[in-house]
Amino acid sequence: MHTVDDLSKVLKVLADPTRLTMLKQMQGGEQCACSFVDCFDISQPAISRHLKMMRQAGLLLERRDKQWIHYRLNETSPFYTIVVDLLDNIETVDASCDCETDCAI
Amino acid sequence: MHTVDDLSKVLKVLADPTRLTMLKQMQGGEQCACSFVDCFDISQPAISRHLKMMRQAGLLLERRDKQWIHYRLNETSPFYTIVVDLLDNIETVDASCDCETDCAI
DNA sequence: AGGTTATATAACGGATTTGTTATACAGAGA
DNA sequence: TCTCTGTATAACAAATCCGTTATATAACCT
Repeated sequence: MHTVDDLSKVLKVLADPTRLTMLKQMQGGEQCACSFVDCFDISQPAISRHLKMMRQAGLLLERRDKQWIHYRLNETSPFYTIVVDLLDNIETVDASCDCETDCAI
Repeated sequence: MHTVDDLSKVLKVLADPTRLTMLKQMQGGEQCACSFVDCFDISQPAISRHLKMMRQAGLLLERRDKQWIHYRLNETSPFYTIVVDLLDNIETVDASCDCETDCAI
């Protein structure tokens, strides 16, 4: 159970098509930051800031491997089930964004 | 099933503490606009615009009775279940906002 | 008709969002 | 060490959000 303020803050983070798409992709498993950069038509700093926002909201966990950083859904977030339930309402995202680096994903 | 764009637009409407609280109150039944005016510490025009935003998103239906307008959740909205599921995650809102008019609610 | 009440709209201001470009930092490898 | 790649931060601009006050509209009631 959450407060109105807490929930609205999380919803603000979720209320963006780029971030929703990122989350949907992470629902399919860990994603390298570089794959988002390849996937979306926005700059790398913009991607980085979207990720930071979701991380700060506690929705993501990161794992560094060499120079690559892999992000995944934080299953221990108090909002995890809410996020997943929302993502389940989204039609499958076109995953035509193959990462072009050696990030091992 | 929804598109990322459609869902993010609705989430943007939901991602506000005032609107979330209004929706939570409407979950308990139809609410007169005047009760929101009495309940929140913001101006009547601000209330009116919050209601318009939710109406335009298809989340609300209205019923006019004399000079009062009563709002309720639109159960036929494609996002109705999503909204209700989210509201169910909110701790009960303090309903200390009795309407001081004769709006018959 | 004229006044009162409930609601909506218009115009504006400050804060926030979301993108950009430029730059800094971190790790890998010759 | 120098360079390259991946990621983060800083500074800025355009757009949007959310409040305000002033005003318009709609319905009710003498």
